[in-house]
Amino acid sequence: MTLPKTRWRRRSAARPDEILDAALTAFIEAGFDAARMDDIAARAGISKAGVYLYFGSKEALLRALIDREIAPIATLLAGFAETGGADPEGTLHLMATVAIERLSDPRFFAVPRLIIAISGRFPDIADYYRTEIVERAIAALSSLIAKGVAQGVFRPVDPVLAVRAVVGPVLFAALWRHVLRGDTDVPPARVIEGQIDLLLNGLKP
Amino acid sequence: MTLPKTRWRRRSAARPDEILDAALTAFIEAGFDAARMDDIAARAGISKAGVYLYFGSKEALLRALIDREIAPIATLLAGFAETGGADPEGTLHLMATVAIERLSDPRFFAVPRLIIAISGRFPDIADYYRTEIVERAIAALSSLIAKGVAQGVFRPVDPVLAVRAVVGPVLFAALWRHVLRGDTDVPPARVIEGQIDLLLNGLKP
DNA sequence: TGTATATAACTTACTGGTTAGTTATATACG
DNA sequence: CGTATATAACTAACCAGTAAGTTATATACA
Repeated sequence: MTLPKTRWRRRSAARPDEILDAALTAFIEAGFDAARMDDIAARAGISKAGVYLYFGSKEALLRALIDREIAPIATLLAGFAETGGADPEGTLHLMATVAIERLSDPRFFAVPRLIIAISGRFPDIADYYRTEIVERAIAALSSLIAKGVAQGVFRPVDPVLAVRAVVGPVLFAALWRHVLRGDTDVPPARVIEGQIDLLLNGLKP
Repeated sequence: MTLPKTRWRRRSAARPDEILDAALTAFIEAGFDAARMDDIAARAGISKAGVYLYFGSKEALLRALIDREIAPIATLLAGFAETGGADPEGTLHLMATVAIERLSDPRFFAVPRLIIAISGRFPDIADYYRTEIVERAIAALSSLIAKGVAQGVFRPVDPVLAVRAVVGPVLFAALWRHVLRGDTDVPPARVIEGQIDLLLNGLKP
C-alpha cells in the first residue's frame, strides 16, 4: 500500500479518458438523466468541478462517448466495404460478424441505447449520431451490396432494403440480449451464420 | 365559455384513461425520468395527489401503458397466426404490415422506446414486457413459420432466426423514423413489400 | 542545481433551483 | 349526511452547474 503523499495529482492527459470511462459506467447503471455528475466525478477520482474542466456539460460527455466508442467502428466498417468489393458475400458476412460481436458488449451497446432514450430531447445528438455513425455504416453496406449486384452475385434489389435486412436482425439480437434480458444460448457468430444464409437464399424452397 | 360552477368533478371511471393519455404525452416529450408527475396531473386536469389515487407510482403508469397500448396488438398478432395457417405467406405479410403501421405512430412507439431506456433500472418491467408482449408476438410468428415449413411453402429454416429476419427490419424502420429522424419518403406498406420479397426470395439470383 | 514564480489542474462550498411522494383537509354527490 | 374523490400545502430529499480559493508542477533564472 503506497499511500499518496499528495491530496491529488495533475493528470491532464489521462483525465478525459478516465472521466469518459466513469461516465459510461454511470450512464449504464442509471441512464442519462439519473446519472449524477458527482458520481461520475467520484468514479473518475476527481471532484465534480474537475469534470467541468474537461467537458462543458453532461450532454458533452455523451457526445464524446459517441466519438470514442462508436465512431471507430463505423470507420472500420467503411474500410471493409471499400476493400472487400471482390467478395461481396464474404465481406457482408465479416461486417455483420463484427457488428454483432461489438454490440454484444454492454459497454458498446450502451451508447446507442442512450441515443434511443434521449433523442427526443436532444435532436442535435440524434442528428449527429445519424450522420456520423449510422449513415456512414449504411452507406458502406449499401455500396458493398451495389457492387454485388453489379457483379451479378446478388439480385438487383433495392440496396436500402437489403441493408435493413442485414442490420435489422443484428439490432434485434442486441435489444433481445441487453434490453429484454432474453436467452442468449446461441453464440453471436452462429446467429450471423443462420441469418446470412436466410438473407442470401430466402425463405422459399 | 361555460365557467365551471364547481371546483372539480368526480369522474372516477374516466380518470385512469385520462391520466394515462397525459402520462404518455409527457413521457414522449420528456422521457421517463424528466417527465414530471405534476405535469402529468395538470394535463389530465387534476392535481398530482389525484394521480396517486389511481396509480401508485410513476413506474405503475408505465406498466399500465404497456397493458393499454401494446398488449392488444400482441393479442391481435397471435390471432392472425392462429387463423392464418392456411396461407403462411399472406399472413406473414399481413402481420408485418400491421406491425410497421402501428410502429409508425409515435404514440405507439413511445412505449417500447421507454422500455429500452429504462430496462436497466427496472428489470421487472423489462421482464414483464418480454414475456407479455415480445415473447407472445415471437411465438405467434414462429408458429406461423413452422406451419409454412410443415406445408413445404418455406424451407426448413430455424423459426427463431426467420422471426428475427421479419421483426428486425420492422424495428429498424421504427428507430430510423422516430429516433434518428431519418427520411421516411417511402410509405411503410411499400417497405414491407420489398422487405418480404427479400425475405422470401433471398439476395442471391 | 536549487529555488522563486507562474499557472494549469484541482477542490470546497455554494446557488438556485428541481421533484416524487405524503398528509391534512375540503367538497361533490348518491 | 357519509364517504369516495379530490385538492393544497408540505416534506425531504435531489442535483447541474459555478465561483472562489488551493495545490501540484513546470520552468526561469541565480
